[in-house]
Amino acid sequence: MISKHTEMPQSVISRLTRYLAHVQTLCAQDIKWISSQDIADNLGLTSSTVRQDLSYLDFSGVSKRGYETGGLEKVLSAILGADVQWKMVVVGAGNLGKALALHEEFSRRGFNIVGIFDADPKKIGKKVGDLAIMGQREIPMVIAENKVDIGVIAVPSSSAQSVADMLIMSGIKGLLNLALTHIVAPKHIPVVDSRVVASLLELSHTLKFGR
Amino acid sequence: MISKHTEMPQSVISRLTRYLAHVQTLCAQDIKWISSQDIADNLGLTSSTVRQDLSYLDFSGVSKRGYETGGLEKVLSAILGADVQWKMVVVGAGNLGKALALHEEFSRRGFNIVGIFDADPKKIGKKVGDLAIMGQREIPMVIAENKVDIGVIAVPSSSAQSVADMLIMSGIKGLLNLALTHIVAPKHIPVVDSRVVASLLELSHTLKFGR
DNA sequence: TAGATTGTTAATCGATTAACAATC
DNA sequence: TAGATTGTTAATCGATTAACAATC
Repeated sequence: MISKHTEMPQSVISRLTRYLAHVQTLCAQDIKWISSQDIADNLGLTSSTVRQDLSYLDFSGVSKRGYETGGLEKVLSAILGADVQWKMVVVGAGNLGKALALHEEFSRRGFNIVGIFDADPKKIGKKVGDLAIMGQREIPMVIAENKVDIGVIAVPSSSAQSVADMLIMSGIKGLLNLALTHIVAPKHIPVVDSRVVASLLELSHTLKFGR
Repeated sequence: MISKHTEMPQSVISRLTRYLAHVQTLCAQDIKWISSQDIADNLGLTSSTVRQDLSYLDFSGVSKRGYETGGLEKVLSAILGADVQWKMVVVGAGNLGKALALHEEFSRRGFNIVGIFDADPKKIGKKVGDLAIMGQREIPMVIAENKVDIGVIAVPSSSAQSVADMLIMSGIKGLLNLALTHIVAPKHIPVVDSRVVASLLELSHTLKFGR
């Protein structure tokens, strides 16, 4: 019961992010109660799955009424760490890296970018929003001084692993990999892959062969 | 045997995209043969899973040698539709939309952006690379005239569904959703979610509670 | 109260892994 | 040949779904 969180299957965690997005929409619309069936319908799941998932939370629904949206939002935020402010650096100041650094959504959700780096000397000193692009030499210093949590890898595949290694050696706690290549990291450093291109390939398969 | 493709579980399709990325790297390095064990080690899987997955393909390995990388690349590309040129439009010319339109990776992989749209009249006519930003009114015309396959939704959550509806009515075949909100579409229109923010939340959970 | 909805157990379903004969 | 690696079957494992008593 205490901290079942660690035992949650990845599939459940993944769905919790969707419940959070949905329940935040409901809260914004001043809808106070939601049933597992409503959530299921909205996200294309079964009510059974929703109830099973929500049973991992320290939060109970109410017979005949469902789940109170405000409370549900709070516990989902807590379990997903959405109530924490994280510090991120972005390595690679190409179009993708710059977009990320400028994308309001991240800081709005507590993912605060405190540095952006590029290997190209010509880019160093140029501004991306409020941040000046720094050389990759400075990565260890910036990470240590700011206690940065998350490193975002927005460099070409060919240098993704070496950038990851540098971030890991500098004491990063987790990585978001936007490159298409697989990154090897020690077990205690979680790596999540963005997989936009992979998603497009999955879409492409469906379009080509149907479903 | 003929077209087992349609029956592949989603989990298999998802891994095939990773095999493709890996085998392309190997081909670029002039490595001619790869065993299921090598692939498994590189991607953090078991050799059993890899062989099982590859058995869906019309392609055989060779005892004692493994899989020929060139041939494997070809069949993986074919099954993922990576050998097809697709036409895409991007709706939303914010930082994310612009980055996508400019990101070389997409066109290099056959996902060609033929139009970018925004609701803000002040942005209309401005250039993003070679493309001039168009008003959302023009979406149906551009999709019909260019036979556009894929629509990319890069607008705020609040307008994501209405943009999706417009794209669907205009005859789009599939959607890539970069907004965090769930999109409802008819069964024959596949929607894939990019889930970058969701990935960060999953990372955030792991950082907060460990694993 | 009657009816709706939860929480949870048990059953089902599907995906992963182990094992091993076939093969080069 | 001996040894390595595939392809495939069967066993295991885990996740989803169904069912239903408890409850408000």
